[in-house]
Amino acid sequence: MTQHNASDKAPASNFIRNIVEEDRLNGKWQGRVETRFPPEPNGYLHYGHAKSICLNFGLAEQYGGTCHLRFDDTNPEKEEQEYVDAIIDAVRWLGFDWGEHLYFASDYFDKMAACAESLIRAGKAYVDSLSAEDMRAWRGTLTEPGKDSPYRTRSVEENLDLFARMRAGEFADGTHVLRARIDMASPNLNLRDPAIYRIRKVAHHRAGDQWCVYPMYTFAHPIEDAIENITHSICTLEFEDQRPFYDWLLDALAEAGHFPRPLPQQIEFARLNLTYVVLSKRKLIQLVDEGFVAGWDDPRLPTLIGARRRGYTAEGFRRFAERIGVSKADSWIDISVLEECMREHLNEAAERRVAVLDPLKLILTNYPEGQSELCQAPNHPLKPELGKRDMPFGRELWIEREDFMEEPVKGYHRLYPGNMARLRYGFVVRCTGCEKDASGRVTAVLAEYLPDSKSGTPGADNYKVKGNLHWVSAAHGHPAEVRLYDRLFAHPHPGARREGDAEGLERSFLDDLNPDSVRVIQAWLEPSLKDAKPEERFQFERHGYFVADRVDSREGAPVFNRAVTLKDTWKK
RNA sequence: UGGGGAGUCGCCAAGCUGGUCAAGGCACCGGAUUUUGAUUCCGGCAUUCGAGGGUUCGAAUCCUUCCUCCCCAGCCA
Repeated sequence: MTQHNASDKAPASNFIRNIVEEDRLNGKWQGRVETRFPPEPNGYLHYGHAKSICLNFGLAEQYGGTCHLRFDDTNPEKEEQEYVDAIIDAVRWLGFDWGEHLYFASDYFDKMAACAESLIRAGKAYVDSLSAEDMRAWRGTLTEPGKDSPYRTRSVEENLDLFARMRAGEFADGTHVLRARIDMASPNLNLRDPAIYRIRKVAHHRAGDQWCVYPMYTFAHPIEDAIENITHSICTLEFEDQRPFYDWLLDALAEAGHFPRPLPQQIEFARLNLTYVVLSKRKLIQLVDEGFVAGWDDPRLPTLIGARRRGYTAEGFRRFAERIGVSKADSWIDISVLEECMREHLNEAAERRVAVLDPLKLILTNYPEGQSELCQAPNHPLKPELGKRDMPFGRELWIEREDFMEEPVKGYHRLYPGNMARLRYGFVVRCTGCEKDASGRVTAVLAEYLPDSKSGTPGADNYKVKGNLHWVSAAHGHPAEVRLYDRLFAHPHPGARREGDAEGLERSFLDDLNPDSVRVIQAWLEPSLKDAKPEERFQFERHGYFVADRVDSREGAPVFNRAVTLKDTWKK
């Protein structure tokens, strides 16, 4: 165990781990731990899913169990193969493996229908012929009980016949629905005879035209868990009210001999809330469809595919999940926690390189024209075994515009007339002045280099300087496009009411879009960066972590995306 | 106003079968190292656990009243 790697530490306790450990202690399920990540293939995975994925796969990993990747594809109107593929890629990218446990709810449709019939036979389900509108009216309200549907007393035979004909396609969409028969007066609305099968004459992305009826999530999910022998079925808090039905259903089915006990157990945790982003499917779709971002993989979007393109790492997400913990309290995690996790991992994983993002010419007036030499720079200060690379040095260099001030502010120790600073891995230079254009803008900085100060030579330490600047040789640098990404929203709670807002004022999350969420610039890269491969990540020294874009980079012409900046405690 | 959840340091979050129990992480503030104003290192950081009352020798942990926030009335998941 090292102190530097959060992922190496013993996992902290949380209420779910406690439940699992107690179950193992008591020998429930013979100590087996089997979880599942059950996305609906109707959209792209986002940061919130990462928490759930890490939780479910992490639990299985920790306790020697397995975690299934299961597609909850019970609504053919919204689901597509495209999403299935994208989700598989995303979970795999996060570093998890489900072995042969890739499942689809749609593969269980026969079994589900059999369960439904069994419920009908037991008098625990009936076909209702109320319209959707009437059903709503008869359901009652939060404070008033509902009323029994006039169809609630149909005989088992009639129900069986009707359900068979629903399956056979004899009825139009919406004309009948199969409901569980529980209690129309229950204070828990989910127990007021919930619908479990509806007629939808729509082709399914996997099952094709085989079915005219499709099971509802509430009915399908417990059965999926039971079929797969899931032990701990972990979901988010909004399903808490559903748990009594989950248990009712599985108990009824176990009674009828469909499943052995002990049955799977549903456990709910608080979903992830993150500042400065939106995670609702509806809002993400709007951002994409209305062109506020360039697509589902836009690096500014909180999708996993976007994070990947941005240069975030799977390890960073895993550290994040461990760091924020799991509980049932609604909480808001500041986006900076995620960013810090990425920094931490990237600091360990990324090799260092040099890039000048806002170039200003530096001319070393005493360095011979046409001459050049090589300087050596370590690829990773924490990992000497990664070796060094050469960087050509010359009379004219690119430095950052902010590394020169004609009239320095207090505490500034970079370049200003009369001051000395080190060109990192190169020489110490003394600033002698600058050149300006007619408007007064600085066009070049002038300096003299100290020939005996070269890094790595015996004289290098003779000069004590505080400033340490990065640079790229003007004669050798490689020009490239670099995208500087920032937060998509400028407000921690996009669209939320602000203090002082007028009574009826409605805000939209779109109003809080950060106008500077991306800046595309032309930068000068050190020569070795020219050959960067797509998805290769680097720290551009003194700037942050960057990745060669996996979509737009070309052989010999990488395009870089900024994942996250370095911390900057220098306050101007 | 029915039901189900939740309230512990700026942000997360252990602890909740009562007795070094106010862990840990992040942030923050010092200080040390440093050819990234980065990293790393060392130190500091809740007499208090939403509020009040009670039980007890002793309560964040038990009882009680109250307050605040979240979820539920899809033939969505």
